[in-house]
Amino acid sequence: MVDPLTPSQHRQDTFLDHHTHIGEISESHFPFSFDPKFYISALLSCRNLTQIKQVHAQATVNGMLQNLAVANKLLYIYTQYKAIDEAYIFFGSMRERDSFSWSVMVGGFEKAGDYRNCLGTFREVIRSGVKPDNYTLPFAIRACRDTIDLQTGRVIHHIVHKFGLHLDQFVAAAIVDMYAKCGVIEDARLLFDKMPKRDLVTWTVMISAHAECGNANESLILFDRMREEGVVPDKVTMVTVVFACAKLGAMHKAKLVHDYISMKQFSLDVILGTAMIDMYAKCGSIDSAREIFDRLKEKNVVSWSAMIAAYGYHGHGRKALDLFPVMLRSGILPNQITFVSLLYACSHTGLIDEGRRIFYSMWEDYSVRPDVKHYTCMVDLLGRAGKLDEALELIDNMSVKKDEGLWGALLGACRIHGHIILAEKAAKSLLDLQPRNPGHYVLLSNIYAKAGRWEDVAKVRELMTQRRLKKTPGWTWIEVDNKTHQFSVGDKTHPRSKEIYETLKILSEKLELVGYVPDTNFVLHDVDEELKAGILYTHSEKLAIAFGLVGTSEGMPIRITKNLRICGDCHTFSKLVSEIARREIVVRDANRFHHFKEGACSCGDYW
DNA sequence: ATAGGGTTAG
Repeated sequence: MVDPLTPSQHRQDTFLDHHTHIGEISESHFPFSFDPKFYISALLSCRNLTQIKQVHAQATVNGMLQNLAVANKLLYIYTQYKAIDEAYIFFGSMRERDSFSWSVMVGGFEKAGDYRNCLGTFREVIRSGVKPDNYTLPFAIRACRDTIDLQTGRVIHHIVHKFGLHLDQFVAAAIVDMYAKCGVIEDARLLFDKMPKRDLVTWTVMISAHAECGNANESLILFDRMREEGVVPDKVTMVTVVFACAKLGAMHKAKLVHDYISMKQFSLDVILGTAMIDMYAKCGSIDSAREIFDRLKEKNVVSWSAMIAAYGYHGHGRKALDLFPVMLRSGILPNQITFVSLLYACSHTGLIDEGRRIFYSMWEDYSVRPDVKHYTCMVDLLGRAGKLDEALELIDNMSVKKDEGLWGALLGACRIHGHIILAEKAAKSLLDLQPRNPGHYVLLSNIYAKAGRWEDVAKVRELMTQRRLKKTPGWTWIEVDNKTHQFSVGDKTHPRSKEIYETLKILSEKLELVGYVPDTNFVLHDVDEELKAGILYTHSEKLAIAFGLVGTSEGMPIRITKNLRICGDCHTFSKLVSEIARREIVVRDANRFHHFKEGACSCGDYW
């Protein structure tokens, strides 16, 4: 509502004091100025909502709101201050509206997060026959992005064509972004490729989208192409490129990007710095991550959580937990993600009592409500420790919705401890939730296999065949001399395949001498039966380690990136190799790292 | 007169 100030009150109010400089310009008119410029300047110099309302009242009294320029400015200022109710009431009272007024109103709703009304107002624009302009469109498109409303997004894209509107950089970038965030990256890319030229924001949107959907390689290719076309990246672009490197887990690329950032002298703000912490950690170097962390002048809850998580997934649980009180002392409050990171750190290192304590204190002491992710960490923590009953009790008593991650954690624990009955319960829930995920079938069949229940193994495999599900083979990457090499189970495509298998053979012989017995339970049924006999000793990560021994320079750690869970056999294998070859081996297994050094693993073999 | 893209878990 408009502030019910009387004119007489108004004239003596702060408004006068704050705008004496304006008064000087048009002194003779004040306070009954009829110069629109006067009111526009007054609106621009408002510093809070009260002042805006005062100018509003003044303009009303002097009849200046009939002037569209003044009215539009007032509307705009209201939306700038997110006073969306005031804006809308005023908008409703306007006798005359042009496309500017409509744009501002649509944009105001979007800025305030009122997407319903944003799109509602946009529909009114269309219905009232006003041609939506290139200012209105991006707002409406962003509302679709933010609500992941692909259907409406497509309709608006269509409208652009139907009205024969010019697809300028702003509109096109908004549509590309909308498609990408709605998960149809192909459509985003199609439009992106059709654009005659793309500005920095459009490039950034596309780079970020590819990394987000798991094609980080393409992100880096686009980054190069962007620069070839003469577009100069800014800090936001660099954040998305750093994000892509983190996804890729490629240390070589990470260093190149870091060098580029230093060369171009981008300052490390919280966001870029935090992205770099994450990048180094996910590329296997926890030390470089910490270095960046220490250099950051400003740290927010995201930076702290990223560092805590990094220690956690590198198997340094204690360091992760020690960081928490330091964070609190610096005045940062933890959020849900901080607690996921802390609990995850506990589960990777086997800190059971600490985990329990944190889990119960998060709500009690920090008013952060545990969600399914926190329960999942606890199930993982308790389950790995063999406390399957306690894990199940937690699941049975929880009030938040159970998801596949939760059952997956329980199933994983059952696999380690050979708990068939519970495994079946977990697997059933999983298959109910995701009947088309082949991974669940493989896990269940592995559990049956370990228990020697071959007829059940056959049944699960039969079910997979029936449902036409195929396990996609896992890949392992290793960086050697700044090049990435890729291996799959039983792989023979690598040019140095012969050397690799020879090294593997020598290694196996040496390992057998120190008592290594390959554990074949873990490898069953990951690939077709006919391959089974041949793959027992040739997991993708074993191939990568062997290649690391053949290819890397002496003394360098062997860094390996996997996209699946490292199996028990490969874990044992890596430990022993690190001892007999006297080389550090870093393995990224899905989302945790194992540092093997002198026959031991950073996770303390609690995994 | 008006406009955009970025960080942590799983």
